[in-house]
Amino acid sequence: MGRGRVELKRIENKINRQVTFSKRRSGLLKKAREISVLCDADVALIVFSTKGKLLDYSNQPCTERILERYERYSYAERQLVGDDQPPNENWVIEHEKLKARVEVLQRNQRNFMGEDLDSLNLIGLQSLEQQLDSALKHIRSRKNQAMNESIFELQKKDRTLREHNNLLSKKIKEKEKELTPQEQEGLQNNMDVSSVLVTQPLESLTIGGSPEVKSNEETPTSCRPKTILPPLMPLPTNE
Amino acid sequence: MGRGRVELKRIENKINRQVTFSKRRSGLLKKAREISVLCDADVALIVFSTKGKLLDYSNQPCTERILERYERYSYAERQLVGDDQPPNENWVIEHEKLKARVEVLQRNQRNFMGEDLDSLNLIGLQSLEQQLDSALKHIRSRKNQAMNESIFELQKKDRTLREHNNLLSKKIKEKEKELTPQEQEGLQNNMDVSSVLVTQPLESLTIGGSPEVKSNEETPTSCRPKTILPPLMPLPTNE
DNA sequence: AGCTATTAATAATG
DNA sequence: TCATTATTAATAGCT
Repeated sequence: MGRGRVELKRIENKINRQVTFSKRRSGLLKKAREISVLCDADVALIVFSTKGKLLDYSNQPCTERILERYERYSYAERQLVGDDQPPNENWVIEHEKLKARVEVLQRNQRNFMGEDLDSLNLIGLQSLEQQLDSALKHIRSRKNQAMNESIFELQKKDRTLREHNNLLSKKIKEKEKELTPQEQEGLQNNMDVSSVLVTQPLESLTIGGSPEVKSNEETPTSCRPKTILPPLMPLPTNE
Repeated sequence: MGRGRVELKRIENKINRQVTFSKRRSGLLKKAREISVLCDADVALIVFSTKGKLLDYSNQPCTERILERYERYSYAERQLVGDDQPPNENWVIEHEKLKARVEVLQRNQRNFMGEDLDSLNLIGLQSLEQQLDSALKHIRSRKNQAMNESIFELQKKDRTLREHNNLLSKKIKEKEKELTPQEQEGLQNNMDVSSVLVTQPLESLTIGGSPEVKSNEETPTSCRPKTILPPLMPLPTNE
């Protein structure tokens, strides 16, 4: 996929080799990222250039976590090699693999919550910072979208209610003409009440007029996580 | 490179995801092989699918040596895991519990990375935002601390080198007085070179001078605390 | 699995 | 190193 085909053999020209290495390395990295995102897979990639320079990538905060999981995995596999195990022995191995995975996920989660940061070095910290920063952008964007949707829905509901209200008012006025003065007084009171109930929510629906929404968006949190929900619990989901 | 563009987002359809994973995995593997052959590089690639299946590739013993090192590291831990077998009728149940746990942790992790946000309602989004915001503060604070430590160390080293440099300069000047003009020229050149070598690192030490660490291309990631240079350093190669 | 219409990667070049 | 472009390679959507 360039001008002319390329043979699968070491590029002898040193400059060319270096250039190709650089290009293909970034290509490989991109592919690794893509498969990890698209297919929800954990990937670790380690590349040493001829000169010994190192590039590594992992979708996890920490490449070594994946390596560790790899170690556990291959250890478990090795148990199988040699004597063929009865089916239920596989369960033990599968169980070990799962446990390794849980541990990795747990430590990641702690890091994602800003805990246990001493286990990361500078590079790890920077990588984590970038991931969270980008995540936060997505989340805020999604949150704003959700809020706008909800506001729109409420406004629609409000409009419907007001129309209904108007309809009822008209009917009442029509009735008024047929009533005695005593009866009119009683009905007038009822109308006042219903009118208040329906119109009151309207004021808080104006976009940008509500101080609550605005303050939530612009002032994220104080230093303490003032959590609405218990931090370690699964986040609330849509049904 | 297929019919229609594809966006970088987890493929929700399970079957599609599996198929894409399989295809891209082999593609990635091929690319890894190619760069290792064409550019004479050492490559290790580890891929876990969502289901926990493992694919790994490595072209050189050098890389495997690194992984072996990790194996030794977690050897003790694994031994402990090996022989604790409680009343083992509960295995199936325990296994299911673990699987459920993995699923929860995985979904959390995706959310922490800003993915799969449609599964959260407004309250969940707000809670997540607050958690990440607070986590990011901790991480940045820790990162800055780590950076300052590293800068301090480098400055100290720099100071030592400069002192040494001065000492050498003095010695050279003393020698100069005893030398003929021809010999002086040669020494003057040497001094220039050493001076450059020692002062150059200083420029990159200025605090706050570079706004972004732009690319990880040349910088490895690892978990070791307080290590600026990674434990995954290339072993001496045979060249 | 296997097949194409497409997009993506990249070798050569400036 | 960076940008452009002519080609080949990878692969998404089908069957």
